[in-house]
Amino acid sequence: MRISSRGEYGVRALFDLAQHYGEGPIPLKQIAERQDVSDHYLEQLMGALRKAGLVVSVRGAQGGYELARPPEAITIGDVIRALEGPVLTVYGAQAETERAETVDSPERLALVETWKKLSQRVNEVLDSVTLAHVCDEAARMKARDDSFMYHI
Amino acid sequence: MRISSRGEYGVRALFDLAQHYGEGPIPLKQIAERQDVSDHYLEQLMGALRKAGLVVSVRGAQGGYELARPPEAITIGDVIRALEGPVLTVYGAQAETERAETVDSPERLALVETWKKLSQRVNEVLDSVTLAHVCDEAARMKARDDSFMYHI
DNA sequence: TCCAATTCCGAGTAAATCAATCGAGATTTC
DNA sequence: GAAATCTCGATTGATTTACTCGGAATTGGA
Repeated sequence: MRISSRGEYGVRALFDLAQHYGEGPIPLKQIAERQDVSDHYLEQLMGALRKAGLVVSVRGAQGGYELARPPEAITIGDVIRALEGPVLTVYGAQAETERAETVDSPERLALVETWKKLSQRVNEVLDSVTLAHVCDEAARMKARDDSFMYHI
Repeated sequence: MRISSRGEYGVRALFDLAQHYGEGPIPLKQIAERQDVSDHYLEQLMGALRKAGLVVSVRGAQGGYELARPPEAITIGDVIRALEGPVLTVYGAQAETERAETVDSPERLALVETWKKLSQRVNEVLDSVTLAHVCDEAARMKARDDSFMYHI
């Protein structure tokens, strides 16, 4: 149950794009540098994010990436699901749904229902935070820093 | 963000023990058979669950495992954390907290805060379901089955 | 007292996944 | 046309996962 580097770097990258939303396409190299991620690796991730419809890309010189939707409309859950697959799937899940015979006893059904419910609620949690929220938080942090500076 | 076999099998095993709570120690072999898990593998998991204080074991003949607390007092989160480590840790988390220099910019702080908050809320979700709840669900499923049988 | 039923423990292993890296190509602006 | 970009697929080393195996220690009962 951990967030892998794909998820973490992806969120960092989209947060970066959120902070530059409206400024036109941002080249990947800039993002990679600011967020301290290998640009070759980030390339892979951006490919997945593009296919998931979270970013749009502009090729060629002066090209780059930008958010496909405003930061208010992209959630952490969107990013995680795009990069790490469905959230809180259980080990045998797809195997079991294929051969429907195994899901029959009330005990198994109860477990399946439990995982389904938990998965839904975890998704709700991850979808309750948008990129815009993270930007707000960063602004708040920055304001705190500044006021601290002022009082010295 | 998936639940590995450790988590899934562990929940199955403890659910099994919950259904036999109060009947004295249940041998691992029975659990493994009922829950369709390799007994050697389950042994490993039970070791971890014992060290986490979720089950107690009785060695020797007529021995086995039982829940250390009533099913109402053990959550899915307890099981997952015992078997898969802390929930929703992010990739670089421990590395970053060690060298405190990296966590400094308002942007990084905002991300750290975001992950912390999300992690806390995911834990709350996982802790909102107890083994007793799963047993209740199973009972409900069983009742539905029975009433279906009756109406044929 | 011995035996059968158990838990306990550590080592080993094949497969999958992860985290990158690399290189060659396609596209666009200047 | 040259430089700046994105695009795509292959490769690789490290780590994790999901087991398996063998044997030691413990206990209840015949």
